[in-house]
Amino acid sequence: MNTFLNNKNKNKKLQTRLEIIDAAIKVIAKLGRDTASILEITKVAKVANGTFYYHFKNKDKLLDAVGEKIISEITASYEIEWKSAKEDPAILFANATKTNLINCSQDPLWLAVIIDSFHTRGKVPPILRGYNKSLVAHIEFGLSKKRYDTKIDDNLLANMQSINRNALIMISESKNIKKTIQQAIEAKLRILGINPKEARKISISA
Amino acid sequence: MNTFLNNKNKNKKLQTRLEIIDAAIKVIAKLGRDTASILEITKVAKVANGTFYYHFKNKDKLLDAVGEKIISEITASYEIEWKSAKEDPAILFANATKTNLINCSQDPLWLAVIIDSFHTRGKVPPILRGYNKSLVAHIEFGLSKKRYDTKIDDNLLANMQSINRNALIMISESKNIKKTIQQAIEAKLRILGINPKEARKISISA
DNA sequence: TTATAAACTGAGAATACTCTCAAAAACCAC
DNA sequence: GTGGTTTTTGAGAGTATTCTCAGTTTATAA
Repeated sequence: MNTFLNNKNKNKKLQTRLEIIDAAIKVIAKLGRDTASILEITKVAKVANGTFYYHFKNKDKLLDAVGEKIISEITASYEIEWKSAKEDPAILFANATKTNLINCSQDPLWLAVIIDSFHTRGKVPPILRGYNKSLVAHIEFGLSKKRYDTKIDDNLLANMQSINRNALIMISESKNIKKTIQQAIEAKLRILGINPKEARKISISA
Repeated sequence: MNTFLNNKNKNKKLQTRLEIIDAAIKVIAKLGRDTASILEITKVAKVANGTFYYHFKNKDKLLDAVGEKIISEITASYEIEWKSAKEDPAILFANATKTNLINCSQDPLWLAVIIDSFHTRGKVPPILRGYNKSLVAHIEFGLSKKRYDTKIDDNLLANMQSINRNALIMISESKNIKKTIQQAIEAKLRILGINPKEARKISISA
């Protein structure tokens, strides 16, 4: 009998897979995506080198899995607040930014991996894709209410992302988290075209 | 007789050194700092692998040399405009930003190396150090004239740098250079606390 | 022309990494 | 337990990279 779909088997396989992903997160947090080696990851995961290749075709596939794991944890709560569309878009965006940064900061390992994911040559890393989508939605909403003075383009999105990244780096260096988040919100709102004083007010009360 | 200080010899040595640095710039532009290998660099420079180690202790020293070469080319003209201290700091800063971005864009190879230099784990790469110093001077000048509404800290500097980096990436992808520079200036001024409309005006006329 | 020091060469030692594969172990239905 | 399937193992093939070093070439002072 083919036991391919057998539950216990499936769980065992899944278990090992998850152990490898967790080990990868640890190693990537320490060394970065590029320097992290399969050898080191399997050592941390306490499985044989060959086991890795039973679960993942190659390093790239592993990185995708790591990205998906982290993003699923982080974006979950990001969507919830998105319902109440009558509020001021700027305040909504400020809150979303705050929630997002706090979520990213929950686990120092995630934090390191997320920061690392910002360094890439060329293609957008999987971790950032979902974030970009919500970002565009937020800004479009604000534009539709004439609240911002800007246009959506790659440059704007890149700048928004960079502000996030810089805030995460500050947080990971255990600078004052609250103040860092406030500064990130203020910078984003200012770029969007909220006037400086108001941007500060909103960022402080977020 | 010791000919160590002999000029012709010195020139020959220097020549080879420069050839290696130029080759390194080509290879780094293509592959990035981490992936660029000594082997590939010496192949491009058309010297033996051992020659590299006659000139540089290791890869790190080469990277320093590359950074210094590029930064010296780029910051040279950056300082000149810095004399006329009676002007509006915002306009001065806008012009400096423009000059800087244009300088960085002169050679697509430099551009690639500079962009690459922004990705680092930990320490500030040599290429960016000089830039940071001028940046702080500009902002302090504006603050002293009550022109900006912000405080200087790591976060602010990082955000300024990121805006530059993002602009350089856009330029390297041969997006509209003029518009990209304008957007970078506008974003910087807005973050500094210039109100949105005025920031746009200054950025357009820069 | 010749002696000497500087500059260069490229083979190869040392290391590290990715990925394959045949064999072993673990698991499970019966 | 038995037999068949899934999962794990780790040795090792293949490749790449950094750096060393003994020997060769080149440049030049005398």
